[in-house]
Amino acid sequence: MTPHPLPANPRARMPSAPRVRFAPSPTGYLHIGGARTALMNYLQARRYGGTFILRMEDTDQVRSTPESVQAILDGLNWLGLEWDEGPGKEGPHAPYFQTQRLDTYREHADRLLAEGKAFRCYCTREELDAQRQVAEKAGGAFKYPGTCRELKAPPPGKRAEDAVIRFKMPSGDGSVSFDDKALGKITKPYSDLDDWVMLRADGIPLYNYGCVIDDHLMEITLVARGQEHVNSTFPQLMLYQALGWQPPEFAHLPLILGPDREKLSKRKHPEADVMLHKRNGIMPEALLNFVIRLGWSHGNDEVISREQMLQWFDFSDVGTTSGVWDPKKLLWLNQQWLKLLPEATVAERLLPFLEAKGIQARGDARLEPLVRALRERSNTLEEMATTAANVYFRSGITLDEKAAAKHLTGDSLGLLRQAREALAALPEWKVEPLDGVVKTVSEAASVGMGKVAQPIRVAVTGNTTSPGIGETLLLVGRDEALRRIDAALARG
RNA sequence: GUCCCCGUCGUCUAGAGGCCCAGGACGCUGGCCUUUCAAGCCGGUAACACGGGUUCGAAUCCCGUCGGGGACACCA
Repeated sequence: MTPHPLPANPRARMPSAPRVRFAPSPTGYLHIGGARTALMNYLQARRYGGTFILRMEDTDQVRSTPESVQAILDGLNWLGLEWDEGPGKEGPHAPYFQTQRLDTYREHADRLLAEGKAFRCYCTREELDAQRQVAEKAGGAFKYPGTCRELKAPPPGKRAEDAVIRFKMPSGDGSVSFDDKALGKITKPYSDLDDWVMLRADGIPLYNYGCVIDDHLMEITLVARGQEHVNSTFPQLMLYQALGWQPPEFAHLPLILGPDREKLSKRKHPEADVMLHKRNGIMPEALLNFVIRLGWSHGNDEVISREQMLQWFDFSDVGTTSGVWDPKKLLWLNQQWLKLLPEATVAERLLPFLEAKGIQARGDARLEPLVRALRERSNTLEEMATTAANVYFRSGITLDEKAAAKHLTGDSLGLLRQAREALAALPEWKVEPLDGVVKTVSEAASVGMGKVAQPIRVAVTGNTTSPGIGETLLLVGRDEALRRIDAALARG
């Protein structure tokens, strides 16, 4: 492991190239809030020619799993948030898994111990829990009482190897403060802080400790994370001070709230799962666009591409108020992107959704025209695939009974029969002549075009909504369309 | 309970003392277009939490109240 460098100021060394990181704990899927944090860090790095580091904070022995590591990697990859250093991209500060950096943590803890800036604590969890309960019952928050603070040697019956290492908070009246890029200046008096645990007896670091050691060693210049971490910034700052290190800058991002106005959590909010949206047919462009507008804006711009984000994003424009997840707006944005992206791209992305419905459409000439017709009336790829499969790719259709009752009875059937004959007689199965049939038949019968178009539509698609008749018939194909009309006719 | 942060339409937001009797977007809604549904276009609905200051003038600054959220672990 690298020996710790002397007190250094990373920013002094690389003033213009930011080094930022996303440091998730692999205890589940990629969280939507994490995705936004990752995005903003990514943008910052890319915009200013910096480096985006991915670090796995896998020190939660019970909840961290390799599957979660993979899930997070998959999520970031799907979103296209490429990291420069991290798992799979070993850089100068490897390894990027905290559980592989234990020697480093021990080393710095020993130094702090030797300098009297940390101490071994022999209190058992049971003792601490009991004290905590007493404190809570009294209506206050628990603060470590300093039991082992001045101990020079292990108490009788205890061993140094079994002790945790606590940070020794300076006593006295001071206070810590920092200038948050998003929130402004925040201050906390020493008296609100206590002697927190840095290292467990088994050498696994706790968040506040591992985070500081790694951020410094990895030469992070700006830490951007969720607002739930503002309070942990204070003990971290104390550590920087004790180690004689220059702290990075901080930016605390507003929280993303669920419909119930509470922080989006994996437990209570299914929409917190990035990949759920993928499965639902939301595209990365839309999800990223949606998520960055929560807590950040650029004038009145709503539909924002990655290139524009890259041009516009800055942490100093990040807001301060938490935002509520709005599924309707996500859907709207997704449709915007469905319409903006090249047809070929959307078609390609539609394939797996069709496949899930048992349809192999790769190479099908109708795919792109279908996308062109359907993206005007679909919010998601899933929705588009459902319509495509049910109406255009499968043979036969399911007639909606209500629609049939309204448009496939009495006079309508006569009109449909006339239309069928005109259609069958057409020399060319193309949009204009196809639409022309609706016109000629309706004129001949002196009825509105709807009287002719709707029966055809219901007969051919099974329900009352679809793209224009000509387009629909073209997409369904001559033989299949005539078959469906015949089936409808036979039914009446 | 303590500490921290926050408080503009239902939601996301613009607004950095006069340009604001507050603008955009989603949603909802009326209309146009129209062979249906969409899309598109035009219009409507709806907000500066409250109370004190400061100022010629406050959504914008200060204080208080209330409200919301977050953090208070040998989780991160």
